[in-house]
Amino acid sequence: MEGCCTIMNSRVISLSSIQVACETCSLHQLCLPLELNHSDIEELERIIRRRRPLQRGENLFQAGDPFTAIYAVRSGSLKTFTNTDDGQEQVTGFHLPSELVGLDAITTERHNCTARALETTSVCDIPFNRLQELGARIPGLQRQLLRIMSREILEDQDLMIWLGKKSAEERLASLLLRISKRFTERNFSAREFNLSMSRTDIANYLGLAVETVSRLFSRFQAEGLLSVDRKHVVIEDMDALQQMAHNESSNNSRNRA
Amino acid sequence: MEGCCTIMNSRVISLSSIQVACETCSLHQLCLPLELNHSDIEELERIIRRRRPLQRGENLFQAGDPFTAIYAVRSGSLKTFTNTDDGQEQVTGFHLPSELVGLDAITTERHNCTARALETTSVCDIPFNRLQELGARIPGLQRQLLRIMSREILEDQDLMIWLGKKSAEERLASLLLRISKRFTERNFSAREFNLSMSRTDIANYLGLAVETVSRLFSRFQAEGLLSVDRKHVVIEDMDALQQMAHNESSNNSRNRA
DNA sequence: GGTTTAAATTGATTTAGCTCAACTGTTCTG
DNA sequence: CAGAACAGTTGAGCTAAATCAATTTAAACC
Repeated sequence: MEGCCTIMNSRVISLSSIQVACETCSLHQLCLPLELNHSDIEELERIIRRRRPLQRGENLFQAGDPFTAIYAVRSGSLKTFTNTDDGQEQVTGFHLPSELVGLDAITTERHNCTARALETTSVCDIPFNRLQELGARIPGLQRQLLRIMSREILEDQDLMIWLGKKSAEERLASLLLRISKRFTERNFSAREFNLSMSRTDIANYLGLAVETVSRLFSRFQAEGLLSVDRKHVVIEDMDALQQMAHNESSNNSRNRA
Repeated sequence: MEGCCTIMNSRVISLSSIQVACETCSLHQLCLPLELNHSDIEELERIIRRRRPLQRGENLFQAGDPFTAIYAVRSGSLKTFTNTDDGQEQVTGFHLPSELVGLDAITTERHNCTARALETTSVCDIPFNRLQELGARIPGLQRQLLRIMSREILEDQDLMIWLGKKSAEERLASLLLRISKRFTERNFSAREFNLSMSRTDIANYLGLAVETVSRLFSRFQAEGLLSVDRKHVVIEDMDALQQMAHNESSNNSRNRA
């Protein structure tokens, strides 16, 4: 994972090699779908700031911090969470390599959640004002940013449906599949991965009790869907897991009509 | 409500009068926070298309339709919903005057949900490609669009917390307060309003059974929080309703820690 | 390397809210 | 205007998942 991001490391490379490199770059979401020419990519590269990796438990930003940049995860992972009125932590998302963090702060110009590293995690800073300047000159870039945000809205709405309506087993199965899918997009194994987040975080995120999540992991393993060893998960029966997620008997999920 | 949108009706007006008019215009979300000069506002005005009002039950767009425009509700209201795998309707939002609809379609260039009028409803079409052109020339406009989308992400995430974690009574109390707040922003009564959506839609949206919603309305009325007569709702005890929404004993909501 | 602390698991019990069912009021339709 | 179809309400019982409690396992720290 380290040094994966070619556009940040070398200056003079051919466009085709950039695009291959970008496949594994944390910014491919932003730049790959564009037809950026060499100098555009150089410009984009120039505004990006690197920083030393975050240690587990370290915050990338905290709720209330002024918004200055959006962040692309290069390696490792983060959770974002807000604090509810009564001081409880509320996990709003997990962020894996290549994903952008901090988009929700554009409106308020302050971060509304805290982003904390779940393991040693390396991110790129993309200063927002400079990205805006660049966006004014590269028309496709601004549009791409809108597109990414639109996708985020869409995904959040999907998730809302899950959280509002689905049973505990559907929620966990669905989360595992979504994580698997996100790893796949990064060319990692779809079947086997490490969950960097704790059971408590998972439970919190899914709106379940820790005990329920723990029991589900045990049950999924007993039923041969998974092999679980602490954080390490192997999906043994992808089809069955998928069936569990899109539970046919989700007639039995809350409310018909 | 009809003809409220001065920027769409008259051409030659002073900036100050525009800003007053925009207070009650369905597009104020988009243009008010900007320092648009006269000609900018005229340009924005020029791209907006009006259409005949939608009748109750009529669709503004359907899931799968190509994305061409975003829409601003001028009067009336809409619900948006998707169809889940098993054909169930899933309400993803209610849209009141001044709110924008269709932002989630930018990514896919197709609408991902259906928008249906809950009553006679009038909207403005804002063709997206023309808005983009305009955005390229008016820097603040593009940024404002990003800001609106960012806010939508934020609100959806807030909602996720509610749906994932909150009890039935907290959900309904919260919905009523949010609707009240949205009416207030439009200078309507915060205490008294008509719910244009059915109990079934509310239940669906909140991830509850219709029976539960109905029982809650009865209970809230019995407890003196509300006066309910079919669709007509009067909030009798705003404080108590607020307390119910941010339930102090939401320690008892799913999962501690 | 042993002790402390936190995370995860498992079991027993309770409960919020769903389901099923019966009934009432309302709004469409011929 | 009647009757059908639908939307809403209310009651009784059931079930999925929360809570409480106890134990096991793993990580953190001196």
